[in-house]
Amino acid sequence: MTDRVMKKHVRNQGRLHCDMGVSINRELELEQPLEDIRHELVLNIVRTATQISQKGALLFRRFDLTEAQFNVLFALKYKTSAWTQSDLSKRLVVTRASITSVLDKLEDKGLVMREKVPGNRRIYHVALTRQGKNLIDTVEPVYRETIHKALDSFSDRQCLELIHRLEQVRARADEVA
Amino acid sequence: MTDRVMKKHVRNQGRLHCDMGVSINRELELEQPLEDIRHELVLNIVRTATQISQKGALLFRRFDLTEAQFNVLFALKYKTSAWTQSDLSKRLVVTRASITSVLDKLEDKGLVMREKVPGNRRIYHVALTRQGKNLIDTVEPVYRETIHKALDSFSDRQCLELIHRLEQVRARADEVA
DNA sequence: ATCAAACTGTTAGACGCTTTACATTTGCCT
DNA sequence: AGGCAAATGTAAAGCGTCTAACAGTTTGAT
Repeated sequence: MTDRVMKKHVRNQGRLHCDMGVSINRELELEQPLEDIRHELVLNIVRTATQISQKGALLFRRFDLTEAQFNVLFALKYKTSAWTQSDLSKRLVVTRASITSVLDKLEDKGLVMREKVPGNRRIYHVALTRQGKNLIDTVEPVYRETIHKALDSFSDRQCLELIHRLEQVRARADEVA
Repeated sequence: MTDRVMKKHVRNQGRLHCDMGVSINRELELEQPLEDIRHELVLNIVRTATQISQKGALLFRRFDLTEAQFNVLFALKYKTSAWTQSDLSKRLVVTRASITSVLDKLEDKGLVMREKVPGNRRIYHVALTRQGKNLIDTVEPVYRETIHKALDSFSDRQCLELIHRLEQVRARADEVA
């Protein structure tokens, strides 16, 4: 740690001015090193996903949910068979440990339940509670409507093409490993 | 907290078996609620970005870097003017608080330095150290080569089209707010 | 010249994610 | 039947991100 960090703020408890957080006030030169269009594509994909996630987070917060919590509720709503935590982790492409922590929070809120499974003492079946079902039924239409508004300039065909391209990207990226 | 959580593991210190982490052993039904192609597109974008990030993290870890740390070094390498932490936060589209924590770690590793600015006691100019410059110069070619290998089935024109589409998505998503 | 608003960087707390390591349970294979 | 590997869920530590709140500095309007 440098001494810079040691500087402490102890006075000025009153807060009379406004802190608007990050804002754009000055243009940065977005100079590119060389015309590396593939690097640019990668940046664009990540940037778009980030923006989508942040917009989603704002929406979900209106219902006191995080994005991860919404994803779990949404997945549970449309499952047709009994799912374990491990199943959930594969479906959402996160580790089992992540599922444990998200489920802990959802269980505390009374939105999901872990049910012991008679034949197997290792696993739990995860399911929505009545309250969880009600909540996701409330959030889902808002979520879908927002997505449609955001993407209404895209035709179904354009969406499909874009999806196809992204699948190609994933497939190739997988091979490189 | 439920009693489930209270269960403690205290014995069996020996670890003779292998824990390979999450693996795919059983197919999950990926049933979709209705044919919501736009929702599918959103999932695809986020999923692709996640995969890219995880692949990148693997690569960067070979150089003892996280993705966020790489992003900072990479941005600093190609800046043409002096950048403050705030500039960096805008460039990387994260909050100033995030930049503070990443820079703390990079500074501890001796890869970047914060320089006081004579005319303005509020800001620091952030720059690569000699060591930081050397490191990013080592990592960058590997990074670029990986991206090119992963995307070599895309023509420049296809990349451009895809970028354009993604920019459209971001623009529209911004409007919805 | 003053003063309020804006800007910059930091801190604290929360969250999600990962990795690593573990206890327990199950299942397969000889 | 026994034993070893795999599978499941949990815990802890580390990282990056966010929001909120703050101290200090600068700026701009009056």
